[in-house]
Amino acid sequence: MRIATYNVNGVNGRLEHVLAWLADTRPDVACLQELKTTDDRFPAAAFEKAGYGAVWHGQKSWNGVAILARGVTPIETRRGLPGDEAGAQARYIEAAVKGVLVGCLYAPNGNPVGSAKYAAKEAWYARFMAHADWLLETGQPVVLVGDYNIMPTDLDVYVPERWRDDALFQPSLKDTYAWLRGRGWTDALRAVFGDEARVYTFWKYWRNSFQRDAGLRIDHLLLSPTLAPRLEAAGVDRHHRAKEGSSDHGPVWIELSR
DNA sequence: ATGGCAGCTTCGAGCTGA
Repeated sequence: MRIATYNVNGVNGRLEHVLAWLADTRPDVACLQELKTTDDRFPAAAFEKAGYGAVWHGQKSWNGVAILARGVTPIETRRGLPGDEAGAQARYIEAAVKGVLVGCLYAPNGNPVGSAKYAAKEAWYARFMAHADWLLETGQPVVLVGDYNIMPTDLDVYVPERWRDDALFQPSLKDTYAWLRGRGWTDALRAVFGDEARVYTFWKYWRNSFQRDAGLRIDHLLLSPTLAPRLEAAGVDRHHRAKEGSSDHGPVWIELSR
């Protein structure tokens, strides 16, 4: 069973890219972020035609998250995090799919550090941590998948020194990520690739970042203790990031037994 | 320190992203 995450940077603007990726890699579950569309403009019919049912949580202009499932429609269990204010940005959707509870997230960027946006990012993560803990208590097999907007360690940044002041690389956020791991969540890519390999999921559009492999690892898949033993493989679909006109993120995937 | 690129938006310069 393959579960993938892909920050598409505009689901309508890049629909052909997303459909080509689905046809090429055939994930059982695909979590999408940065839809940049309202609910009524989400291309559900195109995904249906490609063999995927979907649940989605859109928003005008920015943000937006969706969960696709091959051959079935995910059973939505929640949209938004507990404690979100009314009218909050569309950054979380959760659904039961093929025996796994899938949380699809798009964490706030938070730049610049010290701004109201940064405070909102930390507040969002406080709600996310509480919900992640609640999910662990249920004992269900859960995967929390998406664009965390955190580089967890220096290994996850091509030149760490240049990112010290960035909102994606603040000690408190790295602590948050480490805290999640300490609570029992497994970082799937690190579990597969080890603690020395450089694995990136995002490359800026400019300065030939992708060609130089000047990347960041900010898209993550965290597995609950009940799910982690099923982890068999993981990877990044770099050949789709390499395509002309692609998102600045690459699709990231894991393979689970059964 | 800055800028580089790209998508979105009551059509076009400004916001946001990372």
